[in-house]
Amino acid sequence: MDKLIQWITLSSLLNNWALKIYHISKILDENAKKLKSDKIPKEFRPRIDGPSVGWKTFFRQQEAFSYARRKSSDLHVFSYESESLGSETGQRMFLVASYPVFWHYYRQLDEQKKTHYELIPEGSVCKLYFDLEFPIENNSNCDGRAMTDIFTKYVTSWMDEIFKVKCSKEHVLNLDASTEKKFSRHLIFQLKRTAFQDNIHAGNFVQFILQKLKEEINKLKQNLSDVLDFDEPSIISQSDKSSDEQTVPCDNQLDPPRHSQEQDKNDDKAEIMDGFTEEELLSMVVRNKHNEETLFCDQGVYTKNRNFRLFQSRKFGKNNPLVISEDNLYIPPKDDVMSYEHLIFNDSLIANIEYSPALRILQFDSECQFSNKFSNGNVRAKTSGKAEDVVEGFTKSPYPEIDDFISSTLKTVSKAGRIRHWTYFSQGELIVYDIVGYRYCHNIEREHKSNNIMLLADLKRGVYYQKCHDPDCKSISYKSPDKDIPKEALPSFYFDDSFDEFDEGVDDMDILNAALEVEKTIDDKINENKDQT
DNA sequence: CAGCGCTACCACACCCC
DNA sequence: GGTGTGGTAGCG
Repeated sequence: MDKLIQWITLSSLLNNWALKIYHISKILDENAKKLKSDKIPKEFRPRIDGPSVGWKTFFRQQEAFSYARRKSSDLHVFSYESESLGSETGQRMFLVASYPVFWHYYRQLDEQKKTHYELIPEGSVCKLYFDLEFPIENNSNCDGRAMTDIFTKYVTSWMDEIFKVKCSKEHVLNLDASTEKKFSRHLIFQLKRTAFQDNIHAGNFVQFILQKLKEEINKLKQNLSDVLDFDEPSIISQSDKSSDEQTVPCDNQLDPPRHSQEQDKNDDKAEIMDGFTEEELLSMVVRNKHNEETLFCDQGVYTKNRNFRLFQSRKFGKNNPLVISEDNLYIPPKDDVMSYEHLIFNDSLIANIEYSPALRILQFDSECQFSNKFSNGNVRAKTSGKAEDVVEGFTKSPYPEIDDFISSTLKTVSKAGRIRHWTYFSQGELIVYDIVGYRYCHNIEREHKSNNIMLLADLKRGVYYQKCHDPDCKSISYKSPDKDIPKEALPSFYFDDSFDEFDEGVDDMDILNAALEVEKTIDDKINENKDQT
């Protein structure tokens, strides 16, 4: 028996091998065509247990993602700016490859051709990262390097405070893309077995700690001198309007009303701020290119599917490649096969998280209408783990046939939606699908403009129906009429039916409550994005 | 044939004083 | 003038 298994394994490996050889010759052909007279890149030598060798380009991001999803889980989407005839700016293209294959070809490109970006996928776990920048012209007295150190210390203080994650400058890969005109750095935190749930959560954390910093700085400025012009727009001013009742009001001249929770938070803040001198805190304020005061940490890099420039890449037509900063202290663990540059490249990838059963997933929900349900105001620091009978994920659910059927209902002539996330309640045999790219709502009989819909598959009754995240539909708990799920997609089609009676005792309210819980969770996520408006 | 996901800003409608 | 909405230029 063992031998048989060995034989099967071996023969499938050989099959794989043959396929890969075929792919390589195709890739070489394509590359030869593409490069014309240019040098032919060295081929990527696959190993039997090696990564996917594919390398495929697309005009559209969605096509790249669906190719990557379809083919293999070790494929990732990158983007780059390629020269296009008579255009100042490069044509944006998307490219799918595994990390090793990407690096193998990327490293061989001419310096000027490295204009590549990592796509930080929506919903994927990721590292904590920062984009720090200011125009030198308007900030001649600023010492960017010292500011970066202070900022790093500020972030690590909050990481300890909120998540009890201890880290320091030695854990931060520090990349530099500065020019004479502009100070520009990327910080990428290298935390062992720790990642943020996705870059939206990371962004919420950043938004929170920067808000605290702005409040402190505004307070300092007032104490320092009331002589300074009051008309100066306060750097606090961009806080969101939707959470006025929850957060400190924008008006920094008034003490906010304090509940006990708020008091706690302010105490946390005080302890953190005590670790810094006034000069240090104020040093993180710069003037932007319009000469307005702002923090030197860019808050705009935490959006869905964000493009983040790669190690050694430059902006199209510019001469500012991202290199290791002179004062970087992060050293990757030694490796016998990979070069130092390869190790840095791997560590510089925001979404390159090594999977581990002990991976700690950090979450930070933005302040919104549901913030009260968290014990510590809005802060939730927890490790992954859900109730036993709830399973969720981003790729295939335990019922791929249902997934496929649901997906098939999301197509119109002009567009095709997809499942972004599913949550399965084993007890209720209910799957909640979170849909993107298709927003048709039965209640209003057209698509919603900005709110996504969800589809719920009730496996016990063999039907599915639609609900949505729109506040109006939600307020009436709108639920579309049931529609049948085809028998061949249902699990009972594969097993013997007639064990339905078993679960007769399950309370429908439980299922309903569970589903509502999921809707809430999803809404939190949606509100995180909305709140920033 | 060919980027994406925002936000700040504007114009406009409607309402209320 | 205050407030909500819908469209869009332009930024990262």
